[in-house]
Amino acid sequence: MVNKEKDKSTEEKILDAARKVFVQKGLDGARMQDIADEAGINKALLHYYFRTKDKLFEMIFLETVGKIFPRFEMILLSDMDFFDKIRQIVSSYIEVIIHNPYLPLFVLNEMNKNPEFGIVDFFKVQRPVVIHRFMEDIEKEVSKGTIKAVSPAHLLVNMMSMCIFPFVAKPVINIMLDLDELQFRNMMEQRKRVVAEFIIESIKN
Amino acid sequence: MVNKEKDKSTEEKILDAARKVFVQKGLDGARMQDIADEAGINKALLHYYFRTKDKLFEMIFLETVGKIFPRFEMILLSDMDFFDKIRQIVSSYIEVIIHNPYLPLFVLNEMNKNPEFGIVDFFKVQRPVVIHRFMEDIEKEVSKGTIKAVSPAHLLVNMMSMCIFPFVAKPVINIMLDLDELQFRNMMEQRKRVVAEFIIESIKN
DNA sequence: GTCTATATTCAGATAGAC
DNA sequence: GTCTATCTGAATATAGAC
Repeated sequence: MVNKEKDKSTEEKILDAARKVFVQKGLDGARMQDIADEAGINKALLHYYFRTKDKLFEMIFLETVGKIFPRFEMILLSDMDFFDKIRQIVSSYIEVIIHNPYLPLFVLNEMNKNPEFGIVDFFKVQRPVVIHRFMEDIEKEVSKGTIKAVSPAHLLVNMMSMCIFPFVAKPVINIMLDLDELQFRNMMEQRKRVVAEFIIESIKN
Repeated sequence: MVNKEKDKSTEEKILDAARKVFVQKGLDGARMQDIADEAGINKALLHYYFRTKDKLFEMIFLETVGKIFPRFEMILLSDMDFFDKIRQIVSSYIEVIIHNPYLPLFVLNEMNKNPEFGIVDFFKVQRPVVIHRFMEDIEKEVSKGTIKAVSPAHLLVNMMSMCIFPFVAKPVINIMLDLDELQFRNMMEQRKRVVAEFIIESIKN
């Protein structure tokens, strides 16, 4: 019906606004008024659609976490050549974050400060599959002699670190290296290649 | 005089408490009441010593930033063998963070959310010296043929990423790899060696 | 310098008209 | 469903006694 579409439209406006504000300011920093302004409505309507601030936040938070990780896992689970897999995952992961630069800090922050928001469950479902597959890959390559006997856990952490951290530390990096916005962006584009080759150089036999 | 020491004692109690609370909860999340409780005094006294919450926060924040970076720079500026320098800096940097695990997220957070708090000036003084020296080192090694022609900027970012990020992402890592507190701690101890060798393997000729 | 009590401000949440 | 107006609670900040 007509009402249905209007409903969805308003709800969507709220979700869009909440996403933007929460991701920038976090749970504590965000104001319901900010979200209402951003959505072009008033506070009362926010509470009409989502009873409390926490409820609204949890919706955005889970959606956000769900957006980041599946792509990571999809590539890890594919069956392409191991080095290409590394190139793919690094490149596409950095690409995602380039277009959502505030997401990582947002997720890390809220996972540290609000461990209760049910993310734990979210991870525990898919985790074992991915990690297991990644370890299998590495063992296969080791026995083929294409790579050294590296620790899968450390390799995974190194990869994640080099992809994600620069965005989290953007202000520090820009000051230390004296970069402006465009130069930072260019550096991140370079990293799609640089990081992958850095890893491959380190582990290849 | 006796008064002087009493003053200093109370002020120090406040600073200790503020450090603890701010580092755990950030500027927004921290409550003056929390700090007062932690210090064993009442709110009014906080405002007597430091007029506002922001003033108190800025004090802690600058102190914190100042605590993290000098060690980084001291080693970079020393004149030991390049590979040993990498081993030293990785190891001692991870060591610092092991004993102050909340500092990185705190600093990164507040630099992203409150760029005004005068850190910019803090960095701009020392930055050029360190970066310049680090680039010199790399060029020297490249011309000696001991390492490949790598980008100093990317190398520096990679090093920082692999040292710092795991602590920021601790909840994620613990879930993904199914670690408990002790296992995480052990993994970080391992990383003092692992990360340095990972880097050296990648860049050595 | 340190406290208790209070003022002020602000954000989340609700009531009720339309 | 959407708005205006209002309540309630919490947190920063101040006044004033000791």
